[in-house]
Amino acid sequence: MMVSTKGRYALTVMVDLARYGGDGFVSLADIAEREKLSMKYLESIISILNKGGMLTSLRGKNGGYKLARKPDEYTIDEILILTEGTLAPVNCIMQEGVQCDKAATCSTLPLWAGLDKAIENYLSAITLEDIINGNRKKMLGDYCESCEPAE
Amino acid sequence: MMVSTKGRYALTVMVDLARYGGDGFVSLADIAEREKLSMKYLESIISILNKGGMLTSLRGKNGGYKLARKPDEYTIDEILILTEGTLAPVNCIMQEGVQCDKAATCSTLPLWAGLDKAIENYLSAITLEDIINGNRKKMLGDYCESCEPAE
DNA sequence: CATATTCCTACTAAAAGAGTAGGATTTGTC
DNA sequence: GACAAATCCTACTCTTTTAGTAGGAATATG
Repeated sequence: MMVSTKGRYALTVMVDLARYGGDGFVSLADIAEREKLSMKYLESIISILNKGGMLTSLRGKNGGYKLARKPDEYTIDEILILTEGTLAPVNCIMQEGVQCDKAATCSTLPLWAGLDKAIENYLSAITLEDIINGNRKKMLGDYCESCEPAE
Repeated sequence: MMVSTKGRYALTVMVDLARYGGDGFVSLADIAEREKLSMKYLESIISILNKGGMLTSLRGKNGGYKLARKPDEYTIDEILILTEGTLAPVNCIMQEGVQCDKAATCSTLPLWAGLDKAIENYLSAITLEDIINGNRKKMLGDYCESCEPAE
């Protein structure tokens, strides 16, 4: 599994904020209630988002969180990388510089690199805005049964 | 991480057999030696490949394994699905029929479905033959620095 | 019949995943 | 200034997955 609940819930939180947030601060209790997720668990997840600069927060009464930018300025890619640490499909390509000692002769490495790029390519093309708009064409492409054929 | 050592080593074994196998049977000891992997661990992995119909095996002296088909008749997709169980990037779309109870209203589901398709799309287009031929253009596409520009 | 091989079951240690628990701190309101 | 509502922070726990290891049974070949 490439994306755990951490990344998935993080995205859910971001979508919730994009949809219900507006200008004001939204409390975590409200988000947890709406999304039917454990508030305690979300707490640790939203903290990553907050520290990573994705949100602004306000403590105390009437406090909460809101998006730091506009929904179309967040790619799914960056949200997931922040929360999951990496989206690499295999250990071989986890960090830029670090390489397996067989890398130079490994015949399967180009495959993993290509897969990594395919994933990154897909996820960096989609924004939060696309999700709240339900842009199925962009998300599902040729596989979208309710979308127009591509001609 | 989507692909564990199990899937990665399985692919390595398949590539090794494609490259060094030919018509005869290759012993696991030879493969482990060549690929510098634990023979005991490979044993459990190759057993999955064998039971899944990817290989034919022969017990006893001079026994071993060989590919059941020609290298260009294996997609990477099927090798990994067999060994990993699934390649789904999230739990939400693990099995065809089984769905999360929020599926009907989940706004992020199309994203996960699209990502799943992007992965499947990539991995089902590449064969074992492509790997042994080092077909970088197919594996790395636009990201391949040593490939010709696409024009 | 010895040897090289696959085949099979069981076990283990470490890491990751999915939360829970409890309280400290901050801020707005009465 | 007390209270309540919120974020913030540390630590703990249980379960599952990952990455193997160990030991031996079954089976071909020379």
